[in-house]
Amino acid sequence: MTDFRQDKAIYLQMYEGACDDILSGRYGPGDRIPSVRELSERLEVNTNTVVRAYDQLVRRGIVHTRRGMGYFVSEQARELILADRRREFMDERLPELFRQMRLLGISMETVEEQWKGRSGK
Amino acid sequence: MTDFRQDKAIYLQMYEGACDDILSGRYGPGDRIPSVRELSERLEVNTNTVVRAYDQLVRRGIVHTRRGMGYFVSEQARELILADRRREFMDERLPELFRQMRLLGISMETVEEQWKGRSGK
Amino acid sequence: MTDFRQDKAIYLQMYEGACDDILSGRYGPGDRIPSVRELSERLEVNTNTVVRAYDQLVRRGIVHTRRGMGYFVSEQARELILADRRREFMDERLPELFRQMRLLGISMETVEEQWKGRSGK
Amino acid sequence: MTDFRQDKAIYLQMYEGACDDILSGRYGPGDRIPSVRELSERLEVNTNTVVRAYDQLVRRGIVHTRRGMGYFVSEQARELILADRRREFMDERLPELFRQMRLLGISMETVEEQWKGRSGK
DNA sequence: GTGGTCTAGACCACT
DNA sequence: GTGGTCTAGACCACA
Repeated sequence: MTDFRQDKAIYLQMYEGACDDILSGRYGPGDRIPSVRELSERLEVNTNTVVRAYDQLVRRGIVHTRRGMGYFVSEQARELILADRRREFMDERLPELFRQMRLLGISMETVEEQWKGRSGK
Repeated sequence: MTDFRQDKAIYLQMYEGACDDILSGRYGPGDRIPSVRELSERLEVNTNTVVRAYDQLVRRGIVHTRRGMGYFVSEQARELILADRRREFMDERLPELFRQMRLLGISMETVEEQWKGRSGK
Repeated sequence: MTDFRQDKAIYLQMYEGACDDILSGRYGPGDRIPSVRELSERLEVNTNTVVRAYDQLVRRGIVHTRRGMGYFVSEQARELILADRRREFMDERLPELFRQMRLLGISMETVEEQWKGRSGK
Repeated sequence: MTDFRQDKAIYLQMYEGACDDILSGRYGPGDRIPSVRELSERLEVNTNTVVRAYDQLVRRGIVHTRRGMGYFVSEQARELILADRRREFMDERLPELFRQMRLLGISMETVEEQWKGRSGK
């Protein structure tokens, strides 16, 4: 097992990791992503777990499978992921963030400072 | 059950709700919080679930129990909760937020706009 | 409440405390021990708890009650307590102590050092 | 149920039993300890009781869980247990022992005799 | 198979 | 009344 948080299902973390890789450009449209067996060995997780993660990608149209050849990134992958994440970010992440900021008395200035401080990273 | 999300354990939601109540001042140091049975009836959850939620509070020193009398808010309750949440916010929430912003191409300005838009609420 | 451990019933701790006081000579045969009400106020515990503690003393013959006058230490109090404690010490405390010493790799010499170190206290 | 004392919660006795097993080397770092269901059947206690005992181990970092795979002994398990027990022994057990010895008029020599008498066992 | 959570209901000791 | 513990049995997600 390779650095998975325990508060979330591994297959979901793998699903999100794959999306991250696509957004970051590591995998482009048409690229083949690692086989189930390869990934399962590299990350030391059960093959069923990888299958389940890939299933999430397939059912959302982010990747598609070609029998006997593997899994390939779809043309619309980026758009699909971005649309989903943007909606989640604006509708769920931000409101929750603001709620926490108010409860904890953390100002927008503090957040901006952190942002600038980290941007150089 | 009374308005619990289903993506997170009830007892954890109750734990966080209790912390919110302490932060908001609804319960101050030395105050008695509702008995297990009372809360269990009010929220329509099993008593064991309440016990589990309260156990989280006890284990963190946020409340303590007096045999046969109930659960009472500790003196350092606010500090303990705030320290824990602030640490979590700065070390986990913010970095994750920034990571998402970069991946999604969302600027700090967009976040600020949302913040101002909501601040009047 | 005044410094009671939470892993043991208060009335039992009070019972043992009273025995300690008798062994140490604070209360001698025929002495009157504090009234239920007085002790309950001083230690900030429920009167029922004091009653229960005193009941333990009475049923073992360590104290006896004179109606309307209070609780008084029996003549054989010391002997009763000593016999009980000695048996407990030799049959239960020591074997358990030795078991822990073996498990933790603590030598008799270490114990003796502590004993000498503390004896001056 | 299999030989549990009744003056202490079963789950606590199981917790301490597990620690004993680790100290004695029966379970080493990385080893998988019995599954909840297995232990529950073997000891004839409810699964929830086992869960509770194991939760004590987890909360102290003595074991950790892998989703769907079981509970595994941590690398630092021995150190954690030893540190905890040694602290408890020196700070709580010994002082209490000495206090009893003084109250009961039991000398260090008597304790040593018992120790030697038992050492041959 | 595994752990994680929840319910229903019970009994006990303590206040 | 209160908290603490235990049982029996269930359902779920994960591997």
